[in-house]
Amino acid sequence: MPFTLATWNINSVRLREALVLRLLEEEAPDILCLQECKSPVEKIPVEGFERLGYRWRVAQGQKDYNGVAILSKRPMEEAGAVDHAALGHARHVAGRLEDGTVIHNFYVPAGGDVPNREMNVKFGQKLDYLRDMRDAFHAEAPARSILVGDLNIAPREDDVWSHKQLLKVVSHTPVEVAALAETQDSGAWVDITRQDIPEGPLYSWWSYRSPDWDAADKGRRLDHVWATPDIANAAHSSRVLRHVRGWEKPSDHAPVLATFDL
DNA sequence: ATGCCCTCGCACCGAGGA
Repeated sequence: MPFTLATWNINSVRLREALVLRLLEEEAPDILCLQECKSPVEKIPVEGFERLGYRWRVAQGQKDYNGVAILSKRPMEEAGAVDHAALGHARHVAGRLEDGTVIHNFYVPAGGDVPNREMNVKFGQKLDYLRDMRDAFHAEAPARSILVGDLNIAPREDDVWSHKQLLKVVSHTPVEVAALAETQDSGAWVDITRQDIPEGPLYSWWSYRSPDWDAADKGRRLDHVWATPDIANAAHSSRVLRHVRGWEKPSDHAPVLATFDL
């Protein structure tokens, strides 16, 4: 049975519960992966989600930062949660559907301001996190798997508003792009969004600091949908819901969707 | 770095986001 999956960095699931409900009502994805829930698991407001049919849920959380959750209309069991780079952060959770499809939901560290690990501990943590992701997929090749989330890297030149101006800006530096490529290669992950939308600028995040984000359009594609080669050809209809960035009191990220005929 | 916003908590600033 085909299913549609969405990934969205929500920037506080408690503050934006109403926006999550609106997305679930308007788009009705079968599965919604959230990042930056900024909530302990027990404080995630789940009643409304369950009322809309999202009866299954896996999540990892902590008090103030990070936090990831997967809401599903289909039966789903937890398939692990790893703390890459031993940061003690809730940045990953995985779920398994009844047909065996595994869904990884990741929130990769942002990496701070200075793209140099000698000068900026957070940048080193970001690279270490990607290294551990790479090693995990190298140790056990993923199959029938989907990986989504806020990977905090815009890899392609047309994934940012200005390649030249962002070369030294964390999220688009060559060292990060290379690290992400190694992680992607280690699992033979296919970039589903770019498989479906191969040409042209495509962004999923616009800074809160830009007064007119829509007109300025200084965005970056930080949010990704990947799949293993055995199911990549089942994916289609990828979309970035740019208009959601314009909702009242929005997240700074837009949802990214894909449909899988599995 | 284009501009200076948004969220959280032992809160009314500081840290983290990207």
